[in-house]
Amino acid sequence: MTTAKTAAANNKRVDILRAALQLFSERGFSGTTVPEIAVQAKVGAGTIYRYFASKDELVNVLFQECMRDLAEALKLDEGQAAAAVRDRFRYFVISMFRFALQKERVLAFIDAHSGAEVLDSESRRCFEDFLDVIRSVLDEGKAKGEIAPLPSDALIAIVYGSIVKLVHAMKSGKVETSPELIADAELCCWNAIRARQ
Amino acid sequence: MTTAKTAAANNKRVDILRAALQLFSERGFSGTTVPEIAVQAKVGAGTIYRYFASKDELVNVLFQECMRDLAEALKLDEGQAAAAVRDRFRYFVISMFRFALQKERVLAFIDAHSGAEVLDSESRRCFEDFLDVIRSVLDEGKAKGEIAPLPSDALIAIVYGSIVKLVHAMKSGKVETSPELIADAELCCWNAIRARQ
Amino acid sequence: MTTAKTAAANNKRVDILRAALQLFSERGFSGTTVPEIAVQAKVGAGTIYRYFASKDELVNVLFQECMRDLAEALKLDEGQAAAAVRDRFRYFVISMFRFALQKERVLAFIDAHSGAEVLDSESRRCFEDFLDVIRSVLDEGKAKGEIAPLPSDALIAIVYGSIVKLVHAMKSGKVETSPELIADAELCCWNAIRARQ
Amino acid sequence: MTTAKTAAANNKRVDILRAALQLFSERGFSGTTVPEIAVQAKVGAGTIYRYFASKDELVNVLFQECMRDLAEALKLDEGQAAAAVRDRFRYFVISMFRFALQKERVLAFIDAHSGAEVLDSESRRCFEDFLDVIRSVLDEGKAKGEIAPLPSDALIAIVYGSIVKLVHAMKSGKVETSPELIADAELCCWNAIRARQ
DNA sequence: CATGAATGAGAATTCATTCAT
DNA sequence: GATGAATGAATTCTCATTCAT
Repeated sequence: MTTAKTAAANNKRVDILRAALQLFSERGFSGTTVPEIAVQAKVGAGTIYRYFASKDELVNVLFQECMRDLAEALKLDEGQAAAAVRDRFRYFVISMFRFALQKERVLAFIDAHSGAEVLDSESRRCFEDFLDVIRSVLDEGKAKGEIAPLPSDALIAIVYGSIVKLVHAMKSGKVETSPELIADAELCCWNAIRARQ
Repeated sequence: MTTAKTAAANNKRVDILRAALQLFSERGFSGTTVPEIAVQAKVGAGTIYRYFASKDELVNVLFQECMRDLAEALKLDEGQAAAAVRDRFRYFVISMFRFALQKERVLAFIDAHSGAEVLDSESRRCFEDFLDVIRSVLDEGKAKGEIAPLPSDALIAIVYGSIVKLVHAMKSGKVETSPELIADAELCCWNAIRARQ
Repeated sequence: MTTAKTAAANNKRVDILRAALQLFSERGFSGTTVPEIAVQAKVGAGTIYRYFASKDELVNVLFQECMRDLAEALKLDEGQAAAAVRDRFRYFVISMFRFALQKERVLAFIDAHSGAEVLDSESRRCFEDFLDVIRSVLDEGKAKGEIAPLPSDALIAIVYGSIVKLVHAMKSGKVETSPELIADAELCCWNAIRARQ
Repeated sequence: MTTAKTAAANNKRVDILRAALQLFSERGFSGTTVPEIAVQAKVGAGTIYRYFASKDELVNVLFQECMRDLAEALKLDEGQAAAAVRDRFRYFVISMFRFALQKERVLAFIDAHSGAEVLDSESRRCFEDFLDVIRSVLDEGKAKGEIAPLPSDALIAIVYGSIVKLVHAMKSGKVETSPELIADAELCCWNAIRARQ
């Protein structure tokens, strides 16, 4: 009974988060109203406030859950952690694509809100942690001379920017979503940043 | 006299557009209020409505002016139009960087609003025209075997995404803004999409 | 429960309509602000928009409800429908007076807004239907030679104008409101339009 | 020169009053904006404030000028002042019609604004003076037994209401504007209030 | 004098949040 | 717990009035 109840309650929470994710990713935080989220989630407007103290808290919780999911998707197992830079980079990029294509709208939401003023310090930290994961691969690659000696943040911008826009193009149907294209895209990213000669 | 008057009137209009550009690029269209724009532009709130029928019209006029500026910055002269793909690509990317770094916030504004629902069909067309410019270079490069045979929209995503995020990183001070870095970044973009042996 | 809820909801709706009726009849549509209506109705300003999409819709709904009430008050029962023209005219005029004096401000509101630009086609039709009711009595009276052979719209103007201004004088206390005066006034209206010799 | 100037100035003043009369009579005081009056009068918005201290003053000046015109139109010459009640009543009603039909919109404006809150005491007095003129005829008629012994304000309402609505019907084209109809309508008014046997 | 651009107080409307049911 | 009607502060937009030209 308690379990069922909790499950039911969690369902509402999940419904709300899912609805917020869709609407925030489509219209942005400020462009989305709480009643719209309620309608999309098929709950009463007041119910949202049983799970989240405010619209601001909702977006922060959502952002952090999204970042947690993303971090999970990028987590290396023991073997991978010891792999070559090229392999770890490939794993990272491919994982990003898989994650973004599987989890509808998550990357679009993250990207559109990662610089938003509503984000609290915890949310910002989550995003920075994510960047740090990329940075660590790139830094090692630079140290080993496999990656071009540009500032890490520039390399991140190139790779992350490419992935975000590519996923957007795939989602919107402008380019097809195929494993081949993902593989090709990953190679593009690698070629962009690999050391020359 | 007429000239002075016109100049004064244009000044207010320009002040409003400049203020809107700054705030929209920082907080987004929905996250910016008309009084905020008025304060930033140092005009009365009502004055904005003497120049623009509504907040929606303001953002569309701004978007179209930004796209016009960008198109102007990317325009090729006679010699360039006949140049090699590699040179035209370089010209395009470098021009984008120069434009984005010189015109404060324009690219951030364009990127953040290019998919927004407030945009009218004319604004959308302006953005598509811009993409077409890139597409034409890439298509020629693909035809000549100099650029990887991926879908043009995928190539656009990679190049455009890299530039947008790089400019953002430069603007925010995360990476330094130097001609060398721009040249390096351009090479990254080219390496990303060039045909592989 | 549902009944209670509905009743409560209807109460707010009725409160708003009543407040709007009073203020519109006193100050006119344009001379009345929505917050004023809210204060008068003892509801929050936003509540009005839960029941009516806009101030325009509010005035149209109110107008149509008033016209419906008036039409109801003028409805003839079977016996009356077959009565002599003189009797039906008397019934019509007396009913108008009773209605106007009982339903505070309804006639003043209708009269002041029947030509207003805010009225939609449905509202205009309601008013025309009302005039048609009068017209039908007058036309029959003219056909039978009991009423002066003037254009029906002229006769309507005389009778309707007299009633409207008389009711206004009664409401404002300039003339007493007594059954005798109403009977006298009805006779005046009849004498105004009856066929001469 | 001074004369010409004054004439020109008066022209603007007259243009403004004429424009205000038209718009106020069509849309009401609150439903008309000062810029609209300026456009209609073909003057700058600021010019209105050279002739009238405020929108309120404008409507009061206009109302008083209209009442003055109306009083002028109803003024009796020596012979008429001594005429029989029936003749004076006829003169009054016919004069009202002639005035209203000649001076576009004046009666509609007066009627729609005679109870308005914007009117100052002077304007109200003008309107009361006008009613007093009618009242004096009616009172004499009642004293002589030629007019029904109803309260004067009731008789005024009947006659004034009929005239206002008839003029409106004529202006809107619902009934033709002919001397015969005016004569008939005058007879209706008289029959409405004459003493019964 | 005449103008109309500029203004900000105020109007219509929206929406995050509360709370009685 | 869940709801959605109710709210009023905040938002978009209007307009009477001013004032530099």
